[in-house]
Amino acid sequence: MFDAKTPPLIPMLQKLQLWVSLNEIEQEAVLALPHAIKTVQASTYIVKEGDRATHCCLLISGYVFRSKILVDGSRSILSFHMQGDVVDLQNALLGTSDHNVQTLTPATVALIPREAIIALAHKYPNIALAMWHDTLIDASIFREWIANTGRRNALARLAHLLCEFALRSEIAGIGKRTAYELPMTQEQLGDASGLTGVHVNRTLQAMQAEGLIARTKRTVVVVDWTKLARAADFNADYLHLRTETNLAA
Amino acid sequence: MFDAKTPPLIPMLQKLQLWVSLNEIEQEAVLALPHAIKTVQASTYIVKEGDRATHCCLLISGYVFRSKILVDGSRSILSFHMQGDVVDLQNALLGTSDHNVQTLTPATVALIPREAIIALAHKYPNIALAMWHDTLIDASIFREWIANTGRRNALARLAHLLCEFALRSEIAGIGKRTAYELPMTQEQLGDASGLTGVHVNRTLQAMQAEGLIARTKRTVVVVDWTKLARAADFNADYLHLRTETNLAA
DNA sequence: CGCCCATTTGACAGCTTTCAAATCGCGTGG
DNA sequence: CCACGCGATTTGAAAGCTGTCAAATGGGCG
Repeated sequence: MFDAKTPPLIPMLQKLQLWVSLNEIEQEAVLALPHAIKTVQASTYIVKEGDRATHCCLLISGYVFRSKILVDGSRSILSFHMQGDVVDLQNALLGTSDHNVQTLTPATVALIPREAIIALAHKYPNIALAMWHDTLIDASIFREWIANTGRRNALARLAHLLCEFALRSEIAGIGKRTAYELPMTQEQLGDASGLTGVHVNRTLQAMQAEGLIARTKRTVVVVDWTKLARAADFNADYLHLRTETNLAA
Repeated sequence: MFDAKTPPLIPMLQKLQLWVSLNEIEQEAVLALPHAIKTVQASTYIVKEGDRATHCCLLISGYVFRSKILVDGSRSILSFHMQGDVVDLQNALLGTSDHNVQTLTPATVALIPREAIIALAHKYPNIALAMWHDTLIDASIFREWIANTGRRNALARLAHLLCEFALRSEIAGIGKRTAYELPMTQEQLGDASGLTGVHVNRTLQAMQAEGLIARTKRTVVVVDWTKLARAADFNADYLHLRTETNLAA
């Protein structure tokens, strides 16, 4: 649809059009957003808690996560992101970042100045709505995570995390829900589920013993999706996927 | 500024103007939103998970909370809301509600049709930004809650909840940070912090014994704010209050 | 081949949960 | 004005899930 050297912001445009259809002028406006492409290695910070918000970050390839560090030094992982996700779109409006954004793997990102996002939203209501929509789904996932860590046991928590990552990987086009890459360490899985790395290890083994999943390195194979989803109390509604996608558990 | 019988949506307007200043036309547009005032008793559902999203809810008086019920029957409380909060603004864009909204106390709400919100956002970019901003802060609070239940012990979790409620009550003008009404039961506090009601009870007593708080019925007196905030690892930044408010812990 | 980080494993401690039962608070009815 | 009833708060004792602390094993990379 767009010529030449495939503009880097295409993934962002695709993402936004999942929620709101944009006309040609709007599409071009999105692609014309000023941005800086950056390639960074694993474990590097893209944004730090307390930073003045200056830009949003479109993840072009690789994985990143958002986190908070507590006074006792423990870490809480708030979300994982993959190819095509617009991370920290909130930075466009909130003045200060309330959490870190860090790469999980080597990654390529496009950094978009906050002012450009605001100006775009101002000029094109449809685009504003689409971006707003995107952040609302973000929030929905946060809500599910609150319930996940607050009220589920270790096995269900991890199973839920695996189900979510499975579906999102499939949608992002980097895996199937029954076989995908899980790029984080067990300690990071623990930080994301309110568990310790040690217990994540034992629980993953239990899931394997129960025939829910199989693992090789950082690849997960879901042996029985229905069983896994049931163990996780997983219901994909909170991801607010379009109904056509039909990804119900 | 506006004449006569004080329009019911004034609290919403004030809320939005915390984030973005609106001109007179925009202000009037907000106040002119169609809405239905409803008074409901305690414990009644305003929105149920799975409901088709039809309206947003401005809380005029009373307290409400958002929750999810898991398959095993346990409940997770996702947020508490008080006077002036616009609850479930997300319903304007997301098609289906992914959680319940329920009153904690008798309450008066103004229900605003989703289409009206969208139309307003379409017509007035500034208002759209303000509403977007509001939901972003919502999301920021969710993130803090993930860290809270995921990585803090019982005492810190509750202390954190108390600090947040204290500040928000103060801002809403219904209490002081050192003395305010905490309208929920201990079981509900547990559902909001990933604990059981029984343990909430013991922990609250411990906080009292340590001279952090004092309680009479549902009223909390913060004996030593600094100590409480420290015990909670509380940093108000995530509430994204305007700096003038100067509410740092 | 050696180093370093991630994964495993074991034993034990500990924070929270469970399950009851006892109290308390308070609005209702006699 | 006092008794009754029901939900919320307290309290106890015991079980259990998850955390802690080390140490061993494994795998990838220079």
